[in-house]
Amino acid sequence: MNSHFGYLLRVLHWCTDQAMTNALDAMELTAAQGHIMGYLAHCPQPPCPRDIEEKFRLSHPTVSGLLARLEKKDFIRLSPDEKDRRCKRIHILPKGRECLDNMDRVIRENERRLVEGFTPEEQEQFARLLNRAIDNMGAGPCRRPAHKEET
Amino acid sequence: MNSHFGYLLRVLHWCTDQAMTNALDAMELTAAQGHIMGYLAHCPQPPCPRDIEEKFRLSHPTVSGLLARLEKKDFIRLSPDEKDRRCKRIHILPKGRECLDNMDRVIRENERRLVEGFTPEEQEQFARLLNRAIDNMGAGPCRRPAHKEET
DNA sequence: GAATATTATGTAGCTTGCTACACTTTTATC
DNA sequence: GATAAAAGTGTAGCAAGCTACATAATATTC
Repeated sequence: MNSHFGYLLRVLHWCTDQAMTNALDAMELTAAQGHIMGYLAHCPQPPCPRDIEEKFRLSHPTVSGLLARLEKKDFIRLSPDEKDRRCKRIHILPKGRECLDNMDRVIRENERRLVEGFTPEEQEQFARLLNRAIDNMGAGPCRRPAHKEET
Repeated sequence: MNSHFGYLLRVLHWCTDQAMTNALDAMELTAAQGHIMGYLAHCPQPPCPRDIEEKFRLSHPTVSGLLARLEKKDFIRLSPDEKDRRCKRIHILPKGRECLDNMDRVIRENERRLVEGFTPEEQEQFARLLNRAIDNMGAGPCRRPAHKEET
């Protein structure tokens, strides 16, 4: 019995996503939007869309769409960077800031529930195995080829 | 460090999906379509869409869409069941059958790669932890409340 | 057997993911 | 300084996931 990890991951990812969706429903956020808000909350400086792409390994059109919907709902505001007018800075608006504590609570609660009944050692082992599996499967859409030539 | 399993799962699921997408590209299949073809191959009888919903915990409109695209590409054919005309039976067409060996190979290769470097014990542990996490998070869209009353 | 409930599927409309292509602004090169 | 390359976004169009509502066929109940 060793050939169904893809299946288990599919199902588990789906479960966690659903749980987040349900928990965030009350504050008009989807799971994906919630994860982004959580990330924004912990950024010292207003990041730009490119940072989100890297953090979550999403393509830039995906990030565009998510941010556009968050902006439309007044959770954030995008404004061009002064120094580099290619970049946009993502600012949290009051409505966004209001929900952050709640967000964090929801995320923590879901993390707790996921590994409920796991010993601390099992939790560490789980994280280790997940990280090794991620390394095995290699990177993502992550462009950023910027390796100079290596003949 | 114990609060990022949702994130790890998101990324890992994404990685496995990408790997499948790339590997299946040559045979005009997406990852989701490939998983369905793999399932069909191992069904003793032609299943109906409902069975796919349960197996992969997908909603029925999602399955509808997947099957419609597979049918349009002549991998499968849907025909109404004789006995119960609500149900449709999913038959594999020659074009679909051709790619099955290849499909299985691709899926096995990806499973192998995912747990590359894992000892057999680690593989078992990984599967056990994933299953426990799934149990913790509870079921899916899975309707099927059809438990009679249990007062 | 007629009325009702259940089951399997279809359709509309949304979010989230992708690739491919285009545009603008910097940066690097000559 | 002009030209070319690189970087950050935008847009179009598709796949795949969802919910909510509708429809057709079967099962149940009276």
